[in-house]
Amino acid sequence: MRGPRLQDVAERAGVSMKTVSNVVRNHPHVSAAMRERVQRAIDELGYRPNVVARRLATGRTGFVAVAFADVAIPYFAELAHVASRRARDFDYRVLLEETDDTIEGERALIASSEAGLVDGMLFQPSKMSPSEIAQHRSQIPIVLLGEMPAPLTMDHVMIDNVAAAREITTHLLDSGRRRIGFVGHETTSLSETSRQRILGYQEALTGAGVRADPRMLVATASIDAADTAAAVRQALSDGWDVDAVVCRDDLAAMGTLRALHERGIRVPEDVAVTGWDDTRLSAVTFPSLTSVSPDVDALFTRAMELLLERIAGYDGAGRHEIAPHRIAIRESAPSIPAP
Amino acid sequence: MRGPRLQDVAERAGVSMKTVSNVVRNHPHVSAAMRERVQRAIDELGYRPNVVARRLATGRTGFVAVAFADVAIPYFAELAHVASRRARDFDYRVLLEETDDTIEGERALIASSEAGLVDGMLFQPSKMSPSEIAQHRSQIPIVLLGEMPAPLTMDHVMIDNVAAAREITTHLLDSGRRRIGFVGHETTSLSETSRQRILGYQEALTGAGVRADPRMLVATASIDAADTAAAVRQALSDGWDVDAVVCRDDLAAMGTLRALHERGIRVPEDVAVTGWDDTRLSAVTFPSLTSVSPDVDALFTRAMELLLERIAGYDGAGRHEIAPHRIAIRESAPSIPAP
DNA sequence: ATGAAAGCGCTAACAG
DNA sequence: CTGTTAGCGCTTTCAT
Repeated sequence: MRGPRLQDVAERAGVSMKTVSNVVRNHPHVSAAMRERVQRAIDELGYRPNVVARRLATGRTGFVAVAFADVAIPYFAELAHVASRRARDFDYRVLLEETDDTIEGERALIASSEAGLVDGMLFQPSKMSPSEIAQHRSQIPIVLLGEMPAPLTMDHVMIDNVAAAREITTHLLDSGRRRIGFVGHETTSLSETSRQRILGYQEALTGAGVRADPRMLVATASIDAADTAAAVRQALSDGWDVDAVVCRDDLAAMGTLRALHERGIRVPEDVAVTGWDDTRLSAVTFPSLTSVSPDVDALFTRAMELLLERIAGYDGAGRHEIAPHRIAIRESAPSIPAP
Repeated sequence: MRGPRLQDVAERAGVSMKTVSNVVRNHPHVSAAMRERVQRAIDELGYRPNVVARRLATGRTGFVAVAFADVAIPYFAELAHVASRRARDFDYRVLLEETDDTIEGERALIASSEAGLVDGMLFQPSKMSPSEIAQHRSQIPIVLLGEMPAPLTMDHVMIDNVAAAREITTHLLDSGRRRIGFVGHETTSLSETSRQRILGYQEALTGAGVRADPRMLVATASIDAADTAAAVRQALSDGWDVDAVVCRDDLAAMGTLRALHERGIRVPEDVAVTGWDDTRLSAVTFPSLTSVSPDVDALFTRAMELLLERIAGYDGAGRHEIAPHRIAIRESAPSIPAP
């Protein structure tokens, strides 16, 4: 059952293990003849290098963990997809970790009782406080992703949420909307993500001379389209009167679209709606969603670069970087002024 | 930088490595006093067992690969989520692998030049033929998932697609629909998945005395809601006249909903629509989607059981098993007869 | 350019 | 119940 080992190949080719090892790893200083001879032995035996043994010998795992709440949330699924693909460019592979969006899950992740599984970790926390994260001095380097405030000591990559919220709200203002609502933040204990987005939303309104009214905000019981639909439904019954809605994320936008459809409110004619994350979904809703589009590729790539520097030994202060974003304009909030 | 080793703990506690190892792995035959003493040394040193070394020594990786086309496809994202969670019950962890839905990707996966990374693999192919899969006698046990015909020599778990398609089509017939279309299969080279679903669809129609008309089928350029919307739009322009549509998957259903909405065709009043996979999406579209709901949990669990038997040495013929499914009834195709 | 031997950190016989 | 020792398969000085 067990496959051939380096030793077996060496014997067959009549050389030492070292030479075979050199061939396997494409070491430059091997004569063509030797390489040819060894390669034949490898092929004949169907030899596969044992990664685990290699890891133990080198101390390098070739894996990075990418950790977040739940891969079934569209944004994270897309992040996971990008990460798996792009990591190859760095000669790394990705090990996905889910925290189930609980503080216990996040703590277990950070405290992980196993060593040597990954060389480093990209972690998007949603529950742990920055100070708690900073205290847990983990065995491996970590780069933080997302909107949670990050400890100064750690690297962190995110998009500028306040600016993005300002831009997408301004986009609505530019198209003539004035009664602009915000939907999708938490009913209890506002998340940092929601806080930043509401902040940018408010800045845009104020900047345009529109009064930001707390009654324009609709919180939801959970980050879930169904709950959002219920909350919006209720708000409409309560006389919530808007001509545009900035949603915290694409899922909230889907829920909002749903509630508006049910009432026969037309999007975008009566109410414009915007999403956030520009997930694949946003192109296929009816109408398709104007959405904040983070450059996930750039975000991941930069985070990976920072992580590799840490892995290589960099030990300076935390770098806090901003990844680019744009506003993807679609039907739910077009650029043309409202009729 | 390197953490403490088993040896370090042993010295500190004044015992042998073996004893420490026993404590770490909760070996039953250790006296409470000894355990206590060793545990203190572990805590003081902050010792973490090195998984890689353990793997090399035991030959067991504790990982299974779960491989499919693309984790950003909702069904696969949900499968990945279930797999990550449930694998823990088997003391296993999951390594996700994407094939990018290409035959090259699938071949690279099967031929993987590395050994020792995982103990086995759950693989949902979409391109490789069963005979090619069967020939590639991989180093590790593989259990196949999904609708592709599986080689007799290999284990395979799927839901009964023909039966499910029959049931959901019958559901439409029962609610009084007669002009039932099918949307979402490939324009060129029909996939096995589509083939089975169309087969069940046809069986149900024929069984109800309704003639299955090839013109009722609308193929799409790719498994993508936008392409589906375009195809349905075109079909409607060409006079496609239906009162219900069975879609190949939830994404196709979303695209179909979109095209129908654009035409002002009401769902379900004018046309009922069904999806497939019962992804989280199906609850949040407008209207929400009646959809074939595979029991992903049971599917994964059974596949995992079969895989573990193979890993443990079982070497018999392929087991071909069926996982349960049900029809999740929602607004897009309710049970009440059409008005 | 190639060979010999000493680890990498842990487990598993086998003793005691 | 605990200690000793020989691997697991590969990399890596250090010679040659």
